[in-house]
Amino acid sequence: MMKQITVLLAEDHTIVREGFRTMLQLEDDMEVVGEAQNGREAVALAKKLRPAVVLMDIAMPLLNGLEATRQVLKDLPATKVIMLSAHSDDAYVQSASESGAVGFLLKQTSAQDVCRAIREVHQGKTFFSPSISKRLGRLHPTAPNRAGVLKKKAARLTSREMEVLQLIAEGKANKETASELGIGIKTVEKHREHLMAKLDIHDTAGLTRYAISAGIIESSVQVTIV
Amino acid sequence: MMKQITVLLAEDHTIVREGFRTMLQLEDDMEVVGEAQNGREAVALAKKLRPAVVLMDIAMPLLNGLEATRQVLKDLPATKVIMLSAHSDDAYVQSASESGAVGFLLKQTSAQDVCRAIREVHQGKTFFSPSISKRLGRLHPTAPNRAGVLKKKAARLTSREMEVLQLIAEGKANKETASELGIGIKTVEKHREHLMAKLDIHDTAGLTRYAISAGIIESSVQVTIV
DNA sequence: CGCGGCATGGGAAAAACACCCCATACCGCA
DNA sequence: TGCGGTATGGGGTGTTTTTCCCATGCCGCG
Repeated sequence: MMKQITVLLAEDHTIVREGFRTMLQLEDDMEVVGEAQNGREAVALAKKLRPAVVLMDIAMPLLNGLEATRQVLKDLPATKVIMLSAHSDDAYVQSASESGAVGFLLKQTSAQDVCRAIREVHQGKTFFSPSISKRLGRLHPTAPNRAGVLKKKAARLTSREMEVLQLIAEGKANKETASELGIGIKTVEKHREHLMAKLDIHDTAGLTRYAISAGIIESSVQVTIV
Repeated sequence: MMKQITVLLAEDHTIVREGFRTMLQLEDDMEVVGEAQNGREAVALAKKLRPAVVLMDIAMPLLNGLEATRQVLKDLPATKVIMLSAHSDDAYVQSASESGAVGFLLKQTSAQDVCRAIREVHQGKTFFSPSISKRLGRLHPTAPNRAGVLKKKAARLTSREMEVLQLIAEGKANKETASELGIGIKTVEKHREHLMAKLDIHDTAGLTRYAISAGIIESSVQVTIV
């Protein structure tokens, strides 16, 4: 019998996640061992299940895919994380790479590519969506591009602050954030204070706009509403 | 043999679309007869294939799902369109309904609900994601009406409320907003109350995200997010 | 003409937040 | 080995927000 590649799915849209699972079940060399609906659950399940590969959506509630990847790899550095995104922004690819992801797939790619990506990263290779790896070449020469600029400000934030920022921008009250993270309210308030001081933004609306423009969360899909 | 419900998939993310197809293929009373990667293709394929049901993503390149729905129904008014969206803003639901869609599914819903929705609308009923119909109230769960079904909690804001919303999203405190508009603080608070009630959003961060996604303000340097 | 929606206000209480003070503990790095 | 950064907490005080109650005046529409 062929050795199974254990896979953890981390994707907040249930329909999409179920589609993934259904498709991957058709492959006989891989097995979906768990599913997470948000970043925090992804980290918890990864530590518990120790999958070989994690398919990680970049935009998830509670904890985004980048931060979740960092936290997973901190404990389980052998885990292969493939980042999923609807967008191919250089900034995203760059950030994904820096967070330790060894693959980056656009949602425009096919199921076949997903399976290929899983097998490749499982063998220690990297895998990027064709359209991305094409651009990646001219990215690497230490280009201080927009990604670098965005990162510079964002990089000042500790990962904990990043988490709190995301939850604030998602509309969570400090009390909710505290119970979500399993810490005290006063600590959340402290992180909030630091965020405001570091970013020099002193209102919730501003923090939310910052989180959106920094790509930590998405506002909504932009549609022409008639 | 059971009569097949012909389905057209309109969704730009290939992975997601393939997931849908794989899942729907497991159901023996429905058949995917076509797939579109963007709004224009959706309109063209609908006219050519005349499916009973169209699963239409609201956010697609070239032509968004709302406009595509209008164009399809203009030629083929018997077609049942189910709108798919990652977000449940009242404005989206409203717009979807006005465009003629008879179903609205969040991507957070399960595959089971997708199949249910397809069967329901095929029988002339309407189908909304549980969380949405919960908000809209229990007016006519099976209303066949096609035009302006959901007049009720229309998230229609008065111009004054729009002004206040903008200032909130810009980070103004109520006191600032009041002096800005030359009115009392209590009045600003009142508008804020109305906004929260109408939009069913109960935190500043949420109002800010709504303002951004509705195009009322911009999030400084908006990167991508198409 | 009345009725409903809109805009304008007041009052009050509870909750949340902002901004200060403080402390302990861990960890990496010079 | 100590210093700085990070994460975690507690206290206190004042401001702000949220959510109720209430009222008045205007305007359009049936």
